[in-house]
Amino acid sequence: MTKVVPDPMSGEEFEKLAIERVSELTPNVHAEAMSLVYNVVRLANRMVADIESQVHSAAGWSWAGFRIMFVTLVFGELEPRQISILSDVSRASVSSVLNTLERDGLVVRLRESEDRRLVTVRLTEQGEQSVMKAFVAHNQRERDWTLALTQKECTQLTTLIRKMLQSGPQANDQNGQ
Amino acid sequence: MTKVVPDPMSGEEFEKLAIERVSELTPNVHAEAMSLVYNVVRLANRMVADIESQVHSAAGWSWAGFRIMFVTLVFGELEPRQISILSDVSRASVSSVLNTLERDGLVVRLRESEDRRLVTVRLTEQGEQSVMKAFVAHNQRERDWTLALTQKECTQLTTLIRKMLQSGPQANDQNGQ
DNA sequence: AACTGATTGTCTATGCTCTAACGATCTTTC
DNA sequence: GAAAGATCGTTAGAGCATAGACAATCAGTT
Repeated sequence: MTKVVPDPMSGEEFEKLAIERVSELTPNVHAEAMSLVYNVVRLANRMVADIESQVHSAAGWSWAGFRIMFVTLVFGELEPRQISILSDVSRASVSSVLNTLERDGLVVRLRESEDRRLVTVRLTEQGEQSVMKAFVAHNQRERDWTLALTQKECTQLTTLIRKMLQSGPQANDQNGQ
Repeated sequence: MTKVVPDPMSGEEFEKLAIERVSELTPNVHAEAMSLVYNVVRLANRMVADIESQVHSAAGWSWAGFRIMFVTLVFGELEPRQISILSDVSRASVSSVLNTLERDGLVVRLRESEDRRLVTVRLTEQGEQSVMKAFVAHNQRERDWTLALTQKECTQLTTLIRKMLQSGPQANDQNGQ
């Protein structure tokens, strides 16, 4: 009665079935586009989940926390709005994550700029030590992921993804890329 | 005093700066791995945010809601645990999203299986109409994204990503892929 | 100086995500 | 049969994400 899902169903099997089924319901399905987006999102989710569980949550923080700590490490110190732009996240989210990081003593918020609206985010001593240590493990895990590919494939993949990022969605684009 | 971020700083500029800076602090940085993971995650975030804002939130729901509706459309009806496996999300998250979808009259939860632990999720009439309509717009937007690439590049990219998904992280892998 | 408009960081409300724990139910073992 | 173990869906609690509204501040015009 109930259609049973083959127990270990791979992503590719699901893709195939989905394209088949959807093609019955609606014409002109862009199968290649569907596969591409599906796989990009799936890979990103897997990578984030993997690195978060293997590296960051073990160290007591999150992917989001690390991302903010990392850009702050790179630039020395930053204002929240810059963090927001650099890590592609809303100002509200930055504010929220900073609450956690500040509570845990990893960053401090200062009001020392001429422009009194601005907040300066700076790593504490502990924060700097932690993020440097975490980066090593993080980067090691990133490398583990790339071992699936040859050096050449790795470069190719990065190049293609950069190309998509630069162009964005190409048609009917009403709010810029 | 404060290091100022060049206002429209591209992802690539940030990558370059980050690699430079991090290489001063720690040896043996895997720059290619860093770039790859960074760009994959960035692209996925952009795609999800774009499609969510252009298609799904306009229709009154979320990416997560659509994903569940879609797999249910493909299979006719499903149990939450199968949805969980197919969409790579925890059972708890599925349960949470189903609450929203059920509240909005898009799906129903039934207890009609022999195994009385199981719940059967089925689309309502309205749900089926909605998800089919949303799929067309969703898939159109997916195609807009692929226009940045040639047909050949698109296939290449999908193939490389599938390869990474199948292999997973290759070393020090303690909990399976 | 006063008005207008834009920007910054934060707060609220809502939703998705996870882990960990729970009762209910099935399965296996004794 | 009864006890032990596994599985299913849900809940609780925490964190991150968004949009939208807000006070404070700055910049420009008049």
